[in-house]
Amino acid sequence: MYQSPMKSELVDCGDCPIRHKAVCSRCGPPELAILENMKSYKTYEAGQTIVWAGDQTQFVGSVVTGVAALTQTMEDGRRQMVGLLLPSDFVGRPGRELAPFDVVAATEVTLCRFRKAPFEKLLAETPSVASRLLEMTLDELDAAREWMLLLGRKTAREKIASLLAIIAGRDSSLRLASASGRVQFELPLSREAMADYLGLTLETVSRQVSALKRENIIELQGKRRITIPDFAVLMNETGDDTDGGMLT
Amino acid sequence: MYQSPMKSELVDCGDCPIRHKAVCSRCGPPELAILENMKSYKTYEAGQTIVWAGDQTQFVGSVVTGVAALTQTMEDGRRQMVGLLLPSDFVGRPGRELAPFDVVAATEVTLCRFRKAPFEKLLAETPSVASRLLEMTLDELDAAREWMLLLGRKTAREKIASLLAIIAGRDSSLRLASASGRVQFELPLSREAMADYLGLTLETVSRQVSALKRENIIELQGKRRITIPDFAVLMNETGDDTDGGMLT
DNA sequence: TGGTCACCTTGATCGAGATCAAATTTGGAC
DNA sequence: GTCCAAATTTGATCTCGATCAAGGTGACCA
Repeated sequence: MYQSPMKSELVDCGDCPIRHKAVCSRCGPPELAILENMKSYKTYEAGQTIVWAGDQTQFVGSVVTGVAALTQTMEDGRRQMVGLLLPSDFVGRPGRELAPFDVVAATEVTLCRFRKAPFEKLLAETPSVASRLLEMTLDELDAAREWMLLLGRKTAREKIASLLAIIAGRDSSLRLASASGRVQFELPLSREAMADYLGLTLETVSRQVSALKRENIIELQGKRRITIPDFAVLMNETGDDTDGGMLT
Repeated sequence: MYQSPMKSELVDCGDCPIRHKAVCSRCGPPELAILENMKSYKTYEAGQTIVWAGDQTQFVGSVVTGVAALTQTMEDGRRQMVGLLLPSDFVGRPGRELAPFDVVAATEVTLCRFRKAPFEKLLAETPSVASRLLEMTLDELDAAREWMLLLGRKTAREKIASLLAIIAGRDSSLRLASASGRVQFELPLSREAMADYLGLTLETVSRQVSALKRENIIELQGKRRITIPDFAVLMNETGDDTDGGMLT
């Protein structure tokens, strides 16, 4: 499963709570100081829609805390999550008039926001910001394409294992025993949200989670807290290459 | 289904056969003239792998003629196409060491290529190129996310109809009766390639194509030449919003 | 301390698409 | 033309995940 190489490059901005990958006005080049004045924080409650697909885009920004989801819905109600936004992920579309997808808060979410127009001006004038944002977008594209393999070709069990492996790998609260060994984390998604992400029904998600539990590949404390006794064993269930991908 | 807004912005470069969206050295800003010296064309035959996943990336470039596919393969042979590259599409990853996916020629393909290092240098120094490439990448990302909805939630029939609608819409040979009315084009993909793109088996693809033919939604001349008597009727089968997406 | 509501689990059955197995078509090669 | 291998179509059957339908669980509150 795809692991963003960006993760190790995150910069903590001290009293700026957000670790912007591209737009931090404290740790970036001096041009970015102008962003400091137009920065604003906003918190959304779980379940709230932050942006509606088709809306005029008002702002760009980053997730500070919480988890948000990019989703699409068909007229008859079928829904597909097309992206998961974790802290430090970028939200918005410089250069686009209309938002292409819904952005929904999966948990309580705090965003650090910038008005779009001045941000775009900065982008046009500052190559370092543009190339940083390009790099981030390429990462997102790679992640989306990994997800296409999951949606198109993996079994329900492989989908669940892959999702758990990704969340475990990205959750900042554990950064410890990452490669293998015992890992514990809080699921930020309901069974229904997991189903929407994986292209399954919530019943199938529940059944497969139960099956992994029964086989001691995962342990549950309550519904949402998950312990993985051996990360390598979980990885075996994802269908992904277990080696680094290089066939030497 | 997602329609790239770039299409209308394509620039024809006269005796330069490629309509680079971002990197044309004839129609771009003067800095790009340096690219002219390192441009090289190469043709690949149908079925040939242009880039192997995991390879060192040697070049970036654009598709001049033909159709190429980005694909991923699991150890047990399950395959998923994650992108379709048509003429004028960009190939490669500035800023990446290793190619993330295989690039395979679906038909005979001609690429216009640039060595990666000088291209990256140009990218860092030329904001207009970086922002153009960012815009293109955002389009690809939107297209990938549309495709995630297709893979996760659409029926086999909707998948086939969507693919035909996209190819019809992107194929440069028809740019005529686009919105509705009669449309005709050559399928650049085998049934197996279609299956790999749609997350289906080739038998299911064949059956659904036959069904659409039986219901006079499409007509076949041979296996690959397709006529759509009424594009709007085909769109009805895709599951997508038939209106422009704006609910006024 | 019991009620309620949202979320989750489990069971029974169904069906779309996969799989296995032949035909049939076709586009070249000669 | 005629032959052949590859691509495609079609048929029969099976299976995984969807669907329909109850129950269980726990957090919150009166």
